[in-house]
Amino acid sequence: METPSIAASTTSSTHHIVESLTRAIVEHRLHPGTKLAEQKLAEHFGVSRTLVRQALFQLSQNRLIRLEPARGAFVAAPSVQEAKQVFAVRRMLEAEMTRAFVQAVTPAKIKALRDHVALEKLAVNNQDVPGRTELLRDFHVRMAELMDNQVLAELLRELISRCALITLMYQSTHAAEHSNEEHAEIVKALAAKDEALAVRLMNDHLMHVEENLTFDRKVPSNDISMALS
Amino acid sequence: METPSIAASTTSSTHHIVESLTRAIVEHRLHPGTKLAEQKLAEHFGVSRTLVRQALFQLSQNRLIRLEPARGAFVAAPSVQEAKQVFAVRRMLEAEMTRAFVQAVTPAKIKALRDHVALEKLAVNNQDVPGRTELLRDFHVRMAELMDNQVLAELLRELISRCALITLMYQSTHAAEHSNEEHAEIVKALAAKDEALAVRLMNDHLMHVEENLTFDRKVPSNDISMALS
DNA sequence: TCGACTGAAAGTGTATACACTTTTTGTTTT
DNA sequence: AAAACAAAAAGTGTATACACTTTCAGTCGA
Repeated sequence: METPSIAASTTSSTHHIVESLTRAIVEHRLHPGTKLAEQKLAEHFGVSRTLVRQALFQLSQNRLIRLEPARGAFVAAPSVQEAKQVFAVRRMLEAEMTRAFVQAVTPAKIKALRDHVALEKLAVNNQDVPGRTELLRDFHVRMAELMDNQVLAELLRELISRCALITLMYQSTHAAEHSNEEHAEIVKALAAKDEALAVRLMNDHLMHVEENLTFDRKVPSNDISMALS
Repeated sequence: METPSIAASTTSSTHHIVESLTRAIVEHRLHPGTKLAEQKLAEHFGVSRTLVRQALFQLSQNRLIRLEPARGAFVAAPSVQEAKQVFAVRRMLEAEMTRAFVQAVTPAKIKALRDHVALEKLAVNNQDVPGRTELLRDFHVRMAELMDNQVLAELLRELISRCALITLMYQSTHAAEHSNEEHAEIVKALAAKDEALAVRLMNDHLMHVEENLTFDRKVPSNDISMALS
């Protein structure tokens, strides 16, 4: 859930606001379209509008909110089209990433992935919804990190978060189990250095996740304080 | 040179500052490491520090500057390692993009690319350095746009700008000509629907651009007003 | 002479003030 | 009763004020 480690230096107050709002949005305590008034947020967090504005601007860069000139900030509602585009990009990126991974595979890397998949399984079995969401995402980020490409890792994290709003959090327990199993199979193919298979599995996996998209729109609640608890 | 059209809503004053600083940085009128003091910038642009701070934050998200807590903003000096990672990502992304392009190629798309390459050639021949830089970058962005994937287009634009600092602007006339020729060859392969060739050419092209990186560090000038003219 | 201190200057971080825009509400008019 | 208008309330956009941190120059002491 946290912002990328390389995030531009922001004071910790601002960072806290960003985190808090991010969680609330991704966990659907704040619904798409909800207005985020600066003064109300400022009072809730006990800071001035200045810091709230910084946080809102940052969130708008992450596409979690929309900023409309002179009208304010609203929780974003990514379009179906955008989500499909994001998945198209992910398939491109991760297919090649998988190829490159096979080329440079080592036992240590495989172990790292296996360990990660085991953690996923634990979270899935325990019905730990936020935990599994994060872990399922991080499988992909982890692969990038293992290839020593921080830029790629960050990019993936950004892309995945970008449609978290309409994908991961709506994910059913069944779908989560399925993802976990597919991750395990991908690791198996990587370990076997079977490039073609690994790429195909990764591609299928992303297709499955995309198919599971649910494009429901819930009725917005506009009690910010309640949502932020 | 302009920021992505989908950029989060920012007032036009802020936008102007971002543009102006971006140009100055990418065109090397402001060198890596140069301090960007808020008050000085505010006076230069005739606005308050508030707007300057917004602009600086935005530039930091674009990786054109570094924000150090309580110390201020400095023109970024991307590391060689980072540049290499960016190129690795571009190769992944653009290899797959090229494949997908061949799958969905149409005469209209080919014509659009051909026209673009012709514009490039014109700019290169005319020694129009800023123009050719922009056009050479936009060839890649254009391909993404032609596939109706705005997310991909934006991402590419971001990636390319991200290392513009150490690549395109240092590009020699010779290198620019070379890039232009390679673009033309890629289009030829796309038109012939020769997937393997197109992908190979795109890959080689990106390798060549990367090889041309010059990692010089110039001595910083810290006269901001002069640099912004 | 060089290093450690000290105070001033410059600079960043946050809060607040105020102008201008949008939204809401209440009233008037048809 | 519904539409149109007007004034007030709420909200955003920008400037300014002030506290705190960093930087730098100058001084003192070894």
